[in-house]
Amino acid sequence: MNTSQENYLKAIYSLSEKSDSEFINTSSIAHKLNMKPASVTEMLKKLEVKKLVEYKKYKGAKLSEKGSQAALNIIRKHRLWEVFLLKKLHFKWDEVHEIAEQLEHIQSKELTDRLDDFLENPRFDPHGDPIPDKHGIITDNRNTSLLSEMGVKQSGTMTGVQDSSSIFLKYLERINITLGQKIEVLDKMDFDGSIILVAGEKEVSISAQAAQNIIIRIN
Amino acid sequence: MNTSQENYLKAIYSLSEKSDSEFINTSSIAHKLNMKPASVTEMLKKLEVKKLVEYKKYKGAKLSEKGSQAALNIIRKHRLWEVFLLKKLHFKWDEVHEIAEQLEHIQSKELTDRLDDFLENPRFDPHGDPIPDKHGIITDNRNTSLLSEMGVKQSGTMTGVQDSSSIFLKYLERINITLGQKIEVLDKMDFDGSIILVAGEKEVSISAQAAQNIIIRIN
DNA sequence: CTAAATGTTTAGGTGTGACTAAATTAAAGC
DNA sequence: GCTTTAATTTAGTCACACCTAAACATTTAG
Ligand SMILES: [Mn+2]
Ligand SMILES: [Mn+2]
Ligand SMILES: [Mn+2]
Ligand SMILES: [Mn+2]
Repeated sequence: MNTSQENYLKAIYSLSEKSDSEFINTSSIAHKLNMKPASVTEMLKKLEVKKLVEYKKYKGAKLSEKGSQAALNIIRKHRLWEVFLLKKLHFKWDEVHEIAEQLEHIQSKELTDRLDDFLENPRFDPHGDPIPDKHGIITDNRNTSLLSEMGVKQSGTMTGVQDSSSIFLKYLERINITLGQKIEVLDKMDFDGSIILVAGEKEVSISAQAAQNIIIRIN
Repeated sequence: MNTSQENYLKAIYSLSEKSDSEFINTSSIAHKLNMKPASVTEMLKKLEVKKLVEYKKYKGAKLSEKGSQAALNIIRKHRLWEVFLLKKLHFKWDEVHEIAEQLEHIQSKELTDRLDDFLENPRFDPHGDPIPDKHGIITDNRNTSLLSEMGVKQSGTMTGVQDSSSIFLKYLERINITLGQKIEVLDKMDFDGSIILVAGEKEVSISAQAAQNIIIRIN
């Protein structure tokens, strides 16, 4: 398997997490990977031959067990490298994702497992996402919710984001909403769905769109 | 530039170090990269267009200044990652080269420079090769020689190898000739060019072929 | 229930980096 | 110097991962 195919598996995995339907359609994969649907169709057939996905014409694809394991392995590497970049090389949390996109494709099981030990087996990456163990198992038993789903007067701790883009992470940092920040929802505006909350001491207003990308562990 | 082209530049650089002629011929590059001469010719033309090499028909190629800098940058990354794998992840010295072949192609100047600092700016890799600094400058002012070039009664310290293959490194370890080992040449056999030396306490005999791949810092 | 709109696949094409076989050039031997 | 041998380049293919445009299937709306 090569970088391109690995990126497809990862894309399908991540779309499956959010989607409620079994099969992921061609155009959503294409959109995620900045490619054209026609290219995706071709690749899905190749991945089917390799028994990494099940592909149904006009319905899309779903990962096989083998495909899931492969995807989890890439995600594991991605997140471990992100921890390395942040903790050991002191990159900022909005800088690590891009470099990890490259490092996740390095092929060496031994390297991954030793890196895991070197980092003292971290359970979450710098954006709050859980890191699969060497068997591809994710143990994430935290009671989390999207900020957009929280009710007034509910409080919790910021533990993750749905969007790891640098532009979003920089915005969060600017308004003082970083990993580990305690927050409490003060008000939800019917007008535009924006949310007013306290982050630390300060009161901030957040758009509905932003709130859909912030993960909170409920107290 | 991609992995393939980077490997060409690295190959040409390393062949230039040993060769006395300016231009490196097609077949030696092909041999080094396990490819056919015809493929090399094609690639040399592409690298010429990118001003990374100067290519003369039937003579071969030589790196331009731009090409040299690119090659040195890849070598820098390769050797830094090797140090990382050995010192931080505790790989053995014969295991690091293969993984570094992959890691050397990660594109991020920031990453390379931070890795350099994290490792406390090492000057040599696990096989004794010098590591170029961030400007591509190699400062290797050690008085070294190939073991095969040494005379009887000369002594020194093992500081490097010419051949980083796992099979050769394992052999060296078996006969107790590792980095930092003090040695003294006892005898050179006219019969087959083999060399008899003391490594630590023990007396060992080494073939001419092996001796050509062992670098010694002269006392 | 049918027609239009939307999503998906197929067909055909491109750039890249490899290959083999044939043609060409350079080097070596006499 | 000429001829044989060896190295190199050229010509023609192939696999891969992408693309566009056209054909086709499914979904949605009237
Ligand atoms: Mn990431
Ligand atoms: Mn990737
Ligand atoms: Mn190496
Ligand atoms: Mn390489």
